[in-house]
Amino acid sequence: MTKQIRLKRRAAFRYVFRKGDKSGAKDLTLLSARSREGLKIGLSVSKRVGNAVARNRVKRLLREAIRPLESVLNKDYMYVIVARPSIAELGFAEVCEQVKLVFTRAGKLTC
RNA sequence: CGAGUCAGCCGGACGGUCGCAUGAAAUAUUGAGGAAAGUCCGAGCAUCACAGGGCAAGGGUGCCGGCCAACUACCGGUGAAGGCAACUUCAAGGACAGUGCAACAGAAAGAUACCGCCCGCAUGGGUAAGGAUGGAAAGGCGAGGUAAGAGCUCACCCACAAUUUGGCGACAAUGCGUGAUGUAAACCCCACCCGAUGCAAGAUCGGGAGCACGAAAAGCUGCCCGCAACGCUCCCUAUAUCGCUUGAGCGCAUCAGAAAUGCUGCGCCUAGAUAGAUGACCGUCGAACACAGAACUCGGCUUACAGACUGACUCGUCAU
RNA sequence: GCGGGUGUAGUUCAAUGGUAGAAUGUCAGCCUUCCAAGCUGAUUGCGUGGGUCCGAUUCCCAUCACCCGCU
Repeated sequence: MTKQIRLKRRAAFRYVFRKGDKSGAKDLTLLSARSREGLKIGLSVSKRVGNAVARNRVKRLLREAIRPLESVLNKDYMYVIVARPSIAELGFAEVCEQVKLVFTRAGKLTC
């Protein structure tokens, strides 16, 4: 996940939360909305997930899980992945599985 | 062998592939902690136009000496409390400067007399031994003494304490003498210290508004004094650049010191992100699984913590 | 990151260092053919750990949880 494709602005997050389409899995939710600037991905991990160490770990696992999917995602959308508290107990393989599942359900994989 | 006290130290290591930050770039370099945490203290730094003084209010500290940039921290000592001991803990000045409080109980809570005892016996006077309450009751206990009693006198003890001696000092020893409680983490008194706000400070760049030639406004807790210039003040967007990492820095050694700490020499450069960087997979080691993630930077304090290691000391039991 | 505040009954709030109280809730009884209302009684406690004090919800220190502001 390079800097160019990260979603940064608070306003952009607000837009996605308000307008985006939701699709869920057991431990995370995907929101997607049309983007004018190409592919953008943001992560949202609230304090309910755990302390700073746990939250950082969740964000790293999500980034690592998204990395191989970047080339096959639909480039016209902005995405926000919201983590639920239960995700903190999962390992890397399970996170990967859920991320793939949630993008498939949303129909945003191009191949 | 058992039970315990104190101190120190570590906080996975090595290798491979992919990925992230730094960087002009590279097959290169570096890349979270002992607590980065809590934000409880102390500083640097910055702004409040500049440099100050006095009074008030508010807050903090409070045995002594040392150490430090500074501190309420740290080191050593004194005293008190706890423990058989090693050792641990302590906001530890002042209660004849003043004011207050001491519920209930009890006659009475620093002021006296309910029951009682004695003289007298209508009134009155002298007492505080005994009684009951309470956390605390007029220093304790015994003897002498007396009308009954009383430190009234005496022996022993308790508290305060003149003087002398020792110590830089807190204080310790001595003990002429004295005998009206506790509470200052109640108000307070005394001594010393403290301007406010925090890097979201603030600077540069960009945009806008107001006042204006000698006055007003404003100028960072209140009051008084004092001080100045011509441009000043305010707002907004935004985080683009700076602040942003070489620092009261770290490691080793010598020396001084009882220690905290300091001097000198040599070596080292050791995160700097800005939606916020350390991860994934695999192999080896017996196992690595704790608490936990830098956000301007340091010195402390407090709290959390799997497991591993080292040293010193105390008590008990057994054997020699 | 910086600053500020609050913790008391199941709930909402009081209380000068001296037995923690009110409303409401819950339970039991009375009343009623039954329910509601009413009446009587009971029930449930100071976030946690230390210290000062004869005695602490109150004073002091530490800690935990929650809330608010700046962005």
